[in-house]
Amino acid sequence: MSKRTTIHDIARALNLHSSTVSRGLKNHSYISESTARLIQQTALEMNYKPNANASNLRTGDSHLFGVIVPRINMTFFSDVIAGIEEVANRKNYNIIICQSHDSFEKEEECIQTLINQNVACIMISLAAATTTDKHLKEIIARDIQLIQFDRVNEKLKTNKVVNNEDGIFQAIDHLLLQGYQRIAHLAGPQNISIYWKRKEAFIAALRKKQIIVNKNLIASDCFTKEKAVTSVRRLLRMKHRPDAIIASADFMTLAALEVARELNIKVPEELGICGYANEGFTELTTPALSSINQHSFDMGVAVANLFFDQVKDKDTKENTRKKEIIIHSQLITRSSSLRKDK
Amino acid sequence: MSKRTTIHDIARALNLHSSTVSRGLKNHSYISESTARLIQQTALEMNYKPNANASNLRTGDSHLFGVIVPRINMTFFSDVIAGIEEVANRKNYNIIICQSHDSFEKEEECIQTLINQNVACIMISLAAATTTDKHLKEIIARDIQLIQFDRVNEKLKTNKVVNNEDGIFQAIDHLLLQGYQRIAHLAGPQNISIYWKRKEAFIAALRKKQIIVNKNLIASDCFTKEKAVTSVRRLLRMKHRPDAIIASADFMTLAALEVARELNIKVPEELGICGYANEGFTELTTPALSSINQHSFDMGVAVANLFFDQVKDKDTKENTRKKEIIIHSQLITRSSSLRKDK
DNA sequence: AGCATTTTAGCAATCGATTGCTAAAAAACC
DNA sequence: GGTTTTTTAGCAATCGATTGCTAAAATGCT
Repeated sequence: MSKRTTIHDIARALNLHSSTVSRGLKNHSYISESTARLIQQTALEMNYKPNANASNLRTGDSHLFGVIVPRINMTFFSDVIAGIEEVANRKNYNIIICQSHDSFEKEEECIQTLINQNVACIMISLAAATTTDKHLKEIIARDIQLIQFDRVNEKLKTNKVVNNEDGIFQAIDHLLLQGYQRIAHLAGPQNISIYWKRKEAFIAALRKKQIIVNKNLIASDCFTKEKAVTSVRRLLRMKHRPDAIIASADFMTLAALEVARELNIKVPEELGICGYANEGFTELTTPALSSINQHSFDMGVAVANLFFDQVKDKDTKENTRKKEIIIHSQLITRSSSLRKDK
Repeated sequence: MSKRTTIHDIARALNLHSSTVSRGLKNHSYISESTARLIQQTALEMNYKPNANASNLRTGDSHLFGVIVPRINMTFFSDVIAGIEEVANRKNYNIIICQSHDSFEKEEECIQTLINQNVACIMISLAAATTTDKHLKEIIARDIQLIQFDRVNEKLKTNKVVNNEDGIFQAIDHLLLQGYQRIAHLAGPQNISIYWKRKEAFIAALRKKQIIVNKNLIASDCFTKEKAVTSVRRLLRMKHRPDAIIASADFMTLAALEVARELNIKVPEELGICGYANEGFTELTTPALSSINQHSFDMGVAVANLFFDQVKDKDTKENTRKKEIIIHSQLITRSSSLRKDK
């Protein structure tokens, strides 16, 4: 039906050549200002829209990013993507989003698709099931930019953007400052890198403060809220119970809050609580929950910027060194860890 | 650098013509089975990946969907998108995601971009600021499929997928059955269609039960949690206070829970609470919150399926009637509205 | 064997935008 | 006025895959 207007249509209408139109549309120096203006106005009138496919085919540049994440409907990832999109759109790039569903096979498929689409860059946060890097190496072999973020393959030399665990150190400092003395940790599944990293950071932070690490105060099996409840009950029923808890995910802090109420332990007076991720609900509970902000949106911004930096660098030097950008996490203090009497 | 393998490379390697390769790769009847096999194997060996741009340019079919939503990092939208992606990927389609940030201008830009990308279909949930439909009509004029979902322009004849307010009716039924008698409503900004629809549904549901609607029990200004807290305080301090609350968003129920605790009103014994959207945290609070599930993932699935249905229909009849699919919302009952003594 | 029919594969144009090169027109110079 | 220089615009090839048409090869038939 309504065939789209092409530069040839415009050329015909103005009795010019299509190459003139093409150049006129982008103010190329070959074309006089007057004809360029004429061309541009006619293009507008004829409702011309450039065909990205044709342009991409000719120039080899798709102005497309491929983003692969385990799941798009997880706050963290959709926030990162929102950040990427923000920067990309400003530079006239678009993003294609794929989900690996934490499966290696699906991740491979996503990569195939994105290669076919001729994306300029693949931005990926690895699936939980991914253990090899063959598929990632293929991206590099095809001369497509590769940026890993959050869940990265440490060994592979690529551009990376990762979180650090600063927030845990800040949380320990903060809790000690608030007068808490026995700090417990609710850890997540230890086969997922971010969770063991958080646990390691927790231990390191205590050591840094010369506090002896009590393994009994570390609960490593808080996969679900129910498990978290059980763990917290165990902790809070100890003869010498902890007076503060740092959780490795926000949902665990809800468990802590609940058990505290059940055992009639006052938060934050008798128990300080800090979570991780700064999910929306943390400021909606009573008391509001302290939590570690991962700056996920900023991570997305950093990922996209990294691409544009590298592209710029490429003009000057062919083999640019790969960068690793660290997004600092940060404790957001709310009532759950702020003692009234302090 | 590493130029990608094309069908011409394969043709050269096998001393065949590129057209033969092209046909061989898709088992076209012109090509004998044996050469087809040979071609396919060589393609594999040479690590051939079809160039989607070239293919799209020639065939005019991009196998791309454009999805426009106000914000990707809102649970509802990222869930819908996840649903779309699920179906799309199965059919070998990819999606490009754009955010309108609830701005009309940004929404127009998104549409321009997607038109340029030659997407097969634009799936859109309108920005709050959008009041005209000129930009939508342009999509149609360009013969691009248009599917509206959730926040739709009712007047425009397009394919649509929307939620209904069944859940509100169910909630009223459920609350009455549980013995609650004075039901209040926390309404959201009335300029956003989904909120006034929910309020209308609330009123309609009461009328259906022949209950006189008391305007004092409808709080229409719960934009933020703070506003919600204020409204709930007013409601619960009334001499003849409501014994149940249906909120039009889940964050409002947190406000209700909080005020109830503050005023020492027991939930669910003295106050029943139902929210809307079935956000993740609703099952994490104590008591767990009843909420209306919008089946957002299913909505995405329906949106994508609608495209494929229409495409199929198109083969048979040119002017297919536009469909409007309704996704039924459904109350999920949890402790906050289940009276122990019942 | 000789002719008709079916299979199989190649040719060349096409999709729309881009770009190196060339040619024509205009401006500048002596 | 004539020649050189600069502006301006057109020609044609190109990116890679697809496809209608044609030609050659293989097969079937009498």
